[in-house]
Amino acid sequence: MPVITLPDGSQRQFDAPVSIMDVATTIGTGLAKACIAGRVNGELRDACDVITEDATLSIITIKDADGLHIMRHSCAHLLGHAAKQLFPGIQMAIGPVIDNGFYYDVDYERSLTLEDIAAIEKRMIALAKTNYPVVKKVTPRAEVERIFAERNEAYKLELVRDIPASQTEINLYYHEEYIDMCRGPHVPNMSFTKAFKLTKVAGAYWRGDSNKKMLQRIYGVAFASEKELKDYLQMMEEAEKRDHRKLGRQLDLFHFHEEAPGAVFWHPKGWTVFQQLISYMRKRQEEAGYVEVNTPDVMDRSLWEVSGHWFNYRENMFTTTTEDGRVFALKPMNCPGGMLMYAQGQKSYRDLPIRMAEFGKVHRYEPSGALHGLMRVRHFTQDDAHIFCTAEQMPQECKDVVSLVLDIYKEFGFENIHIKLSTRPENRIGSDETWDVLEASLANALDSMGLAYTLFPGEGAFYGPKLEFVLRDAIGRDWQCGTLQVDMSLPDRFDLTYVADDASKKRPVMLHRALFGSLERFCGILLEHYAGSFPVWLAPVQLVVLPVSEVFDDYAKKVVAELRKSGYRVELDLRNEKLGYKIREHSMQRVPYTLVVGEQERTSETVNVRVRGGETLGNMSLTQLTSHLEQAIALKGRV
RNA sequence: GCUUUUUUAGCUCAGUCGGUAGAGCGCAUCCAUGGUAAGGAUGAGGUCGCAGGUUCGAUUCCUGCAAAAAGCACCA
Repeated sequence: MPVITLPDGSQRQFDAPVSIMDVATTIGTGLAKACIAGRVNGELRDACDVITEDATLSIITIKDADGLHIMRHSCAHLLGHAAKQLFPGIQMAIGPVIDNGFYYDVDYERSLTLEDIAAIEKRMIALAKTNYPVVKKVTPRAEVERIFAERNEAYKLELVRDIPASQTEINLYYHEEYIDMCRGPHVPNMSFTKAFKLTKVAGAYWRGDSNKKMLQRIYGVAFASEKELKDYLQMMEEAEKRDHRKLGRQLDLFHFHEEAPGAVFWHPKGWTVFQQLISYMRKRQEEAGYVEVNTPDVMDRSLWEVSGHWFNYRENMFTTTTEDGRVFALKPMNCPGGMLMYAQGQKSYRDLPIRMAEFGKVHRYEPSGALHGLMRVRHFTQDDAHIFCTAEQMPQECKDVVSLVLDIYKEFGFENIHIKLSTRPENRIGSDETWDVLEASLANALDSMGLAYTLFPGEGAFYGPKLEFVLRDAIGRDWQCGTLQVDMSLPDRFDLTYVADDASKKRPVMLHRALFGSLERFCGILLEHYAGSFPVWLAPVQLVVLPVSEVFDDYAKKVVAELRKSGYRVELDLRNEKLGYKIREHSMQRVPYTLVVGEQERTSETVNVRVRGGETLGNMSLTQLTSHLEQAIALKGRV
């Protein structure tokens, strides 16, 4: 006689065990039709699952995030259903839900083409149209093994065998003749899986292991309604126009060359942005009590052996052997140089903390497949710093770094910054006790500031745990930008010391930190973030002066000279073109201000100011203009 | 590095079922001296990514290499 408590607090009593669908039906036929699954005492269950005892229940529909998630998961099964019909020999591996959709990893005798994918999608649509019911059968594991063996599903068999022996029964979901295994829940029928699209196919290793076979991963997106699907696809199309590689070419910022894969050729305009970022960071660091240094780019192999990089990353390092047989490496990190910098001379506890910044260019032989525009290159500039402090000072230094990086990101208009905490990896140096202390100090820094973060066990650096500040590109890919790492191993390896107040020699703790991370990557992220329209303070060209005809060239030159004298980045466009033509071109180049000068302006000693986007501010004297610019620059683009 | 795909003018792209190539934009010159997103005319510009092979003949077919794109793996 179960009593079911609904989310609104109302209760319903039943004479006998009831399924979730039964309960939905008693509430209303509309809800029954919309019912995808249920949350029973907080746990997600299939609509067909039976409730035998008193419970709380909420009915899940497509409007719930859970409902959408379940529908996407069922789309993966539908993909299996269609793929098996069209390509009977295909073997299904795993088909999970991802952001905005799902994928299924499959193994097939040949590569699937885009035509094959289109055919599978077409069959999926046809199958979904029949609204066939999905039947769940809780099946003994021996039976499950028999079924998958019979169907030649080697990957499913491997998955079954990995399920702990204590679990004697497994959920099978029958999509007509197609059978898939899943923890569930799934949609009760195919009336829910309508708004989807298969988007691409690419390789993916079985179980994410590069030593294992490469399967084919079919990606799809799915939404609650056709409209949402359409909106999403349109949004992605728009986002692709913000691709920094495309904008870099269009705005003449940088280029790449076949002879130097993964290396940036910065054009004057791109380099201007880059330099602006460095000056900005330099100023912020000075204010935060940092000093700046510079260490060598090429150093002897022995240094990298001491630091541990040689053993961990030797194959990813650029090296050079000199005439006399000495092996040098181009620095892949700044820290070993920083260690030598600290070790030079004697340090007292009175000197600590030492916050030593370096805009160092590092070189890493990244795998060819990892290269990606400015986001992942082989030669990049870090806004690196190493903070040497006492163990007591370390927690506060961590907090200071975190608040500095977040404050800086805010100035660029990044609101949702994803923070990751990566802890001890398998390959590491240092004792477990040390790792305990270091991991706790990073976690404490975040907790004490009330910041949310995601834990990534085993993803830390070999010398210490790390915080990562992750920003997202135009089409939703995440990139690590800022980072904070605490390290007690390298100071040990390099035998760093300071003289304590009792005259004993003590070991400092070291923090590695970068705020932009890679200047190259940060430029790429910013380009996509601003869709190419840099705020005035960063814009490579801040103003362009356009004389209406060549009669006014001299006045235009005078305006340019004065603005340049005031420190602005101004261009003069004297080309023999119509005004409208030039306006169009500079608009497309995202120049924040165009200044038109003609008869009226020359007479009144003004300029006619047009703002990026089309608004005209009317005639202004240069004094009025510069005070307007000063304000805009101080705002850093935030309104 | 792995899987798939791509590579033709400065850029975006067409094209040749094997007979050495086109467009638009841009660029140059000239005309027009113009007031807030494209004025007009003329012209220049390509060893069709690189190297082999097949062929009377390869930009086109095949092989290898390089780079790029998507994803996987990697990311100190």
